[in-house]
Amino acid sequence: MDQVPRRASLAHGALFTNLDEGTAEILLDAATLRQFAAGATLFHQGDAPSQLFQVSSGSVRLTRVNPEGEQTTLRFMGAGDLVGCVAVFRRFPFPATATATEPTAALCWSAVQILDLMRRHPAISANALDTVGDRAREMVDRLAEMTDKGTEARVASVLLRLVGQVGRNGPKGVEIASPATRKDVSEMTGVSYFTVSRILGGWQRQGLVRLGRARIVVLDPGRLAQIAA
Amino acid sequence: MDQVPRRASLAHGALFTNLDEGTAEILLDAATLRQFAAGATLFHQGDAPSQLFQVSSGSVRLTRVNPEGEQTTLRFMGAGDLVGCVAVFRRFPFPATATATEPTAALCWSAVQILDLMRRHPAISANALDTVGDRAREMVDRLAEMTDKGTEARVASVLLRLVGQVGRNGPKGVEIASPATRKDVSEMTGVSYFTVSRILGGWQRQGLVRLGRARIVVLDPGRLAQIAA
DNA sequence: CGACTCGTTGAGACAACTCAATGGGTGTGG
DNA sequence: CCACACCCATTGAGTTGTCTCAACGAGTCG
Repeated sequence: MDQVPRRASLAHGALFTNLDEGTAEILLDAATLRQFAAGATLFHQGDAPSQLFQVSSGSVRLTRVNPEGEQTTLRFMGAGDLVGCVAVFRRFPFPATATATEPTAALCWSAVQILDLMRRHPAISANALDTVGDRAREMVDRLAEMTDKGTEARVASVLLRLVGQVGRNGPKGVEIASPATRKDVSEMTGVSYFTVSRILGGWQRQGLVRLGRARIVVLDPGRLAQIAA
Repeated sequence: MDQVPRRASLAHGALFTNLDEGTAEILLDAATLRQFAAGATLFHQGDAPSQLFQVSSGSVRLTRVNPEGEQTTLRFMGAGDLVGCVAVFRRFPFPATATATEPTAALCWSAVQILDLMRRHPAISANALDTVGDRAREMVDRLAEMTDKGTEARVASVLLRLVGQVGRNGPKGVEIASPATRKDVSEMTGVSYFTVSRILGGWQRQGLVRLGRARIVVLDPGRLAQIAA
């Protein structure tokens, strides 16, 4: 409802966990709150990592272009997530492009600024390490999934992960908030577009999900988890 | 040649990069050098992360058991690599089991010790962050590979990665030092055992690799890189 | 009312998987 | 030192799940 959110409501998310008030204050003062329209890009794959973002509201899609020029969706990020953290902390070019999928607000630090703050405040460093560690772990899990699960199980896993990352509770189930097309799911699972469509169609007939245009509502997470296993 | 390597030769690898001498000294003093026989395990999947390892010599295989009980190889680690870093820094159970594939020596810190050192020495923290960041990045790359490359390309990529991680220069090519079986390659690529055997057989006929029992020598990395692309 | 994007469905092809049988190394124990 | 068991690898034949290609349907936007 507030167009300009109150300060206090911003001092949450990955970088702020377990900070004492003073440090949180300093961190927040250094940040700029930027607004992005749906479709606006936060940064491009290959860019030098000049800024770090933490999503306050809305959601962001991370995509990557392979050498053959095909685009693939890596993941979505929602409120509290750090976008571009690995690249900024490691001073590597961004390995992906970040795009807002809906009107999105993000706290924003310049790379030099955040690196400096980290040097001065070990607690911030610790949060950074935790976040990057989480990301590494998620990727290991996803990698393992790719090799030892079948297509249906992978689609189920991705749906559940999306629910966790950008899910929004609705009357009868959890809706995936970001406009997630079949193509996105296809790219995140390594399953072809058409097969995803068929699998989701089947699940809708069984009442596990409800489908719409660029819209997926998960009705029965339990059953999905079973399929994912 | 030295059975007991000299101190100086140990103060290298992931955690020691860019440390001033004093800090390196402290870090090294806190470490224990442990020897592992081929087949010995450094830690088990699911264990509490009580120790951090940095490989000094030899090599280590990281494997993971999925819910169905099948074992899959995640990756190999060679000299200078930090084993178990994500788990230790994040205080998560180890997500994989680490086994020495040949006689291996590793520097070894207790979790509380290394976390304490990191708190006291930001430079060590920074190295930790860099290492975890690298790992995250590698995983993202591998994930992308899985979704947008075909089987041959994936096998080629994994071979090249193995060369980089545990390769050893020989007279006519680079040998993959760890006993890497077809099964290992199969699990790292998500390609069936038999298909891997056929692909490698084909490459041997073309002179790209030379094969032996649990042994792969890469003769023509350039051509492999081409196939991987 | 087009033009566009997103989604569904069907039919056919083919690459990779499964299953089964065989062949060599390696190491161990009598 | 031989014989046996075990592990790793190869190869063939048959099957199938997934991809490809093509056509159509439906919602959305200007």
